[in-house]
Amino acid sequence: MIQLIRGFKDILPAEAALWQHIEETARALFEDFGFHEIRPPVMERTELFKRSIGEETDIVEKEMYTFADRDGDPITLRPEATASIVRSYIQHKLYAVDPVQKLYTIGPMFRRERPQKGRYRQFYQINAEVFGLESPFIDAQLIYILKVLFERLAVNDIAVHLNSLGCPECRPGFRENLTNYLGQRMDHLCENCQRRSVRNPMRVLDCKVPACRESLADAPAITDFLCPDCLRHFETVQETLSRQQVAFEIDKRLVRGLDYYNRTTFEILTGSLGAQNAVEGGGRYNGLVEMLGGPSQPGIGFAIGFDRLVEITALKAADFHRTPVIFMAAIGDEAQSEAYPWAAELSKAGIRTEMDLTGRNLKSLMKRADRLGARYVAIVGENELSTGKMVLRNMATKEQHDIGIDGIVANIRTFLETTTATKE
RNA sequence: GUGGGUGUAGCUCAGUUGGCAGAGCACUUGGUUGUGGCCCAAGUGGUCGUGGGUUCAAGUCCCAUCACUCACCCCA
Repeated sequence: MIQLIRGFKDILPAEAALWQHIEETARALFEDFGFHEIRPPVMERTELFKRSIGEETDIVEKEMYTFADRDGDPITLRPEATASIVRSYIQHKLYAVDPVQKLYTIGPMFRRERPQKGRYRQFYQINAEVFGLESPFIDAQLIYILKVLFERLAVNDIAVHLNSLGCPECRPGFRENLTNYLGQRMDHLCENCQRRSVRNPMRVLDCKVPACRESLADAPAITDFLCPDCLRHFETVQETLSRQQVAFEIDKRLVRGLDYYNRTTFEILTGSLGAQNAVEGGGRYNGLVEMLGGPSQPGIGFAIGFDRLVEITALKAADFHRTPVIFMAAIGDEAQSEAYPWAAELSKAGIRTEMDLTGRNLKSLMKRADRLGARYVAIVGENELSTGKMVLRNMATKEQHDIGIDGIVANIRTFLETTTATKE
């Protein structure tokens, strides 16, 4: 038996129906807000991720699936989607047609981390990216979309965390202040934070070690250092969210793991996923398009962890399992032969039909129809073939009706329409 | 990369001081002519994760290894 690769998994039919529903819900919502789908490839030149995500990040340093292509070019399975979408925006000059692009994509990402609850090496994300808009309203709108999506998917126990990371104007001042502050308390920090204090001081803020959190309780907040433009932007985002009744909390410890973020940053946290409590993360990345060789256009986006979403939705996979409307129970070789095309025609006509082709007795067929949850069983045997009428049994009420075999699709459709009409 | 926990039938799990591999569910068949669910009966199904070792004898004890899982790190 060949095992599947560690951290990878199959999404089996029982669960796939729920995945489809979530995907369809997200697509419909995005389209209603004027977003359009883009589907970048899952592999890119390694250079793209090094430049966008940052060479010094854990993702690039030790988590990417990178290997040499046959011709020796280093290529990488995408660890996230934003870089590819930005590349596509630049490469196809989408900005020339319209600098404002509202895009979404749904698909697999790859990171070679140690698997645990809510974290896999191939995992799925729902991504949304907006280019060309500086307005704080679009920041608020992305969060509003998330709120609506999570409502529609019956996701409870979540909290929207919001912060601003400032911009190249105001962040250096904060960084300096924070570095000084950390320098004074180096002895109270955990080993990791001591290392981070030098390399990436902002990450110290979201350390989970209780002792660190305690000794950093009065750490400087970036929001006290924002330049007038960043402050006004941040305040407008908050005001807009409040006007739209979106609950959120300012989280001055909220920072991003990827280098390209600035200004608005947000995360949706859940209480039901153990340590992997982030079900969504996003924010603004105004310098990224230019950094990757494109025009100076702002950007903002988010990524939802699909696998985590599936785990926390109150929706049940079983409710999305589709059951047959008609189960074709044909008894004997002759009836099987006659009924097979009928079943196919019914399916083609959009009436969900299942037929047992193993040639068993009626009792077994009935049992199987019951297990599949069929609404009606169409019984065809010698009697029916000779009279030209099949028996249609309602599995819930046990009522049986004769249906003419001649013009069967139309007959069944008429029958279904009249019976459901009388019920309503 | 580092720790802890768990590996026995398709699923959930028992398995005593080491002594014939088990249950429930599921599946197949039957309970008299062509009618499902409930009930009853029988049956199919196992390299006890894998490889060594100890022993007359190992699911059980020892060593190694792999997988799963939770957590650290990091992140969605």
